[in-house]
Amino acid sequence: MTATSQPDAAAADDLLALDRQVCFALAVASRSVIALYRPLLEPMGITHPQYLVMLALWERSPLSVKQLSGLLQLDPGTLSPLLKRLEAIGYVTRRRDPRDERALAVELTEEGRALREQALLVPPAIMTRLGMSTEELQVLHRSLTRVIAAAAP
Amino acid sequence: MTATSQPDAAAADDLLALDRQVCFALAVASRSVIALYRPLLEPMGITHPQYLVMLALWERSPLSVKQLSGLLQLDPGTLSPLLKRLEAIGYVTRRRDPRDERALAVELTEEGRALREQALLVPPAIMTRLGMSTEELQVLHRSLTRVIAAAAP
DNA sequence: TACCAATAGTTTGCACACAAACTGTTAGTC
DNA sequence: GACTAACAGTTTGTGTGCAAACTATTGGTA
Repeated sequence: MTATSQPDAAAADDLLALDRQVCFALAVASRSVIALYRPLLEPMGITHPQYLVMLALWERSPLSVKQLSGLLQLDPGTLSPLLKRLEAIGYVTRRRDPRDERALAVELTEEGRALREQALLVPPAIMTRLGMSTEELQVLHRSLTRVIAAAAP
Repeated sequence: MTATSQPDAAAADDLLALDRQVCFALAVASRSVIALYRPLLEPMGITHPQYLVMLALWERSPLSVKQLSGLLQLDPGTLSPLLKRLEAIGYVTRRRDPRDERALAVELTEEGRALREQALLVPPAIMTRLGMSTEELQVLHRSLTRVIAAAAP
């Protein structure tokens, strides 16, 4: 019964503890930061995932559900009702693409476009609230990018 | 109209783009890594948040909902039904604390305790799957810890 | 002792997140 | 041109995640 084939009790504890620290920290950090956005997005009437969709559309509109799904790494089944809510609020329109009736063209409305002005205030507010340097955030971003790449199917 | 009081259009684009990168990367990384756990936890019949509860209980049992809520940074409203599911599966028991009938004593069952053996295989499997060095993960963990502290109320 | 604010969990309502089944639409292929 | 596999979205069911309202218990305090 060697150490490699059968770790002792202390090593096993470490294993489960470290595991909990890394993946757990990822989950907590994600929820914590999203929580910071909540009060800032609430006056705009949108949630964080909806905000991400708007960010994508502010860069390019229209986009199909498939394109959004790829950009945001979100399931079409998640996006479908989310986009209907954005449509109900009046920030986007949902129309079938005339050239391919399977595809949906999600497009900004005038109000959706105008919302960008308010959204510009969000990132600085988050930065201030976090009080972290750009360097620190870049280190974090690089680590996250590696994890995302490593976890990719 | 100075650069500090009114950023130009290009700077505004950068702002929304960088913002998307950091918080967005956090959300994607979290979901991606949790997705890696899914096939490993599925044979055990539990989800990732349930796995986190079990990790906490393997370290100490019994725990109250309030203690679990503090340890895992999860809302009692989230934990309540989650714990009922763990009880339904047979991994924990839920009893009122005789010394304080408000508190709930969540305790491992024999099966819950036994499950730890299977769980020991999970962290190495995740490490292998990610293929990242311990050093890289420690860098990430330090960044995440800082973010969590910075985002704390 | 009777009252009352604080505390611990639960419940409800809404919004993701994801898997699996389903509905149309398109593009090959014969 | 009819058939079929691939594709794009939608729907359904389960499980978080969180805010707000609710229930039960406890511990002061008048």
